[in-house]
Amino acid sequence: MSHSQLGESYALTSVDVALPPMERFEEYLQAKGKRITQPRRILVEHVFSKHEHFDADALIEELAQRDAGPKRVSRPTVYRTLNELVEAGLLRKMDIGGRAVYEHDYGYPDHDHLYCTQCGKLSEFHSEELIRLRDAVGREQGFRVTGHKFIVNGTCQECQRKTRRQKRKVDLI
Amino acid sequence: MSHSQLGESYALTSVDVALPPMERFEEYLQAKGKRITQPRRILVEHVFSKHEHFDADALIEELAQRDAGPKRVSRPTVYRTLNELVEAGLLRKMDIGGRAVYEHDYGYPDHDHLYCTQCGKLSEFHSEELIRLRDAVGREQGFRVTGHKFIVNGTCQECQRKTRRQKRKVDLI
DNA sequence: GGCTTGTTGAGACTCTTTCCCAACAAGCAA
DNA sequence: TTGCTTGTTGGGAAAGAGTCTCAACAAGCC
Ligand SMILES: [Zn+2]
Ligand SMILES: [Zn+2]
Ligand SMILES: [Zn+2]
Ligand SMILES: [Zn+2]
Repeated sequence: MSHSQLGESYALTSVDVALPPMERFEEYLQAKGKRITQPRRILVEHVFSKHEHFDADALIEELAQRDAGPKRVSRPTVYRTLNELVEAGLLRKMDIGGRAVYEHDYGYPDHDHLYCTQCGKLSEFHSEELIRLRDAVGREQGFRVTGHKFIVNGTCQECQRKTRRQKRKVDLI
Repeated sequence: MSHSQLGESYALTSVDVALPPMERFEEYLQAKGKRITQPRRILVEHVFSKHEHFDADALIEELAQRDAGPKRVSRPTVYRTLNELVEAGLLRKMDIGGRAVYEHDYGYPDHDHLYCTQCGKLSEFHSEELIRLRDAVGREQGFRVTGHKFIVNGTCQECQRKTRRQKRKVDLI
């Protein structure tokens, strides 16, 4: 009997981690012979101050507003550090409509996304059944699975309401 | 009892279509008040002459080699026509590593992909179970599902062999 | 404090895709 | 067929995302 038959829950369950993100990153930097610099600290603190999906541009923008002066982090450094954070396993990177979007990986539960094509909102869910299915396909094809990207496209509840309202208005005319 | 429990087959089953791709495209063009032009014909014939995953650049290259002279199709026209073919439902577009990849949609069975991160090869599979799962998640979250993108990352059989061979060599040293 | 070496920021550059526009050619009607 | 109207094409410029170059800078270490 599969989990989904029983009504698998798609809610996310939180994950406990031992170290704060910056300390975890410092471990990674040390292991790689890299340095713990001011820009890297600023960026990590900012990124992990809230759970969100964001892109490089938004981050550059936010950091610019936060510290306009000499403490600002440059565009190349933002891109470089984002890559390092992905490499270090602190961030997860995904492509949505040809644009790179990042989110927490370290300390945040595994999940996939529902993408509203009307408003661009991303919502999350987790499914063990999906993992099982993925691994079964890999096994059958002799493919060694290391991960996946799964994005469900459609219309979120809010946008559905909006659309219905629109439609009602039109019907009245 | 779920399909996957019984050992769902992930093979693709072919699809019969009434019209050749170009005629199907002509219907679309007509419906949109667009014209059936030489470049559009050349491009569609070429694209549907073989089943393959391809990107805009490869297509531009191939078309350039095929007709070097005045019959060549320009870069903007390739991009424009690819968009029209997606719009018309003849091609499907996906993003892999931040780059747009196209493949047949019209007359080709629905499927998802295994992506080998070593060699870049794409292999295909189909799973009804995945569709059911996707729709179940949507239902639970009040999300109207219109489609999805599912890419399984990993290492293909061939690259696994190569890696093992490498490893053996190293072990001998 | 001084030295070594990784890092940063400014700006140039790459790559993919789109835009602009004058020349061109489908489609249609005479 | 010819001529007209209007959508289409191709060259080149431009936009958007991300990377590279390199001189000035600052961690880390003595
Ligand atoms: Zn929405
Ligand atoms: Zn997420
Ligand atoms: Zn491979
Ligand atoms: Zn495919």
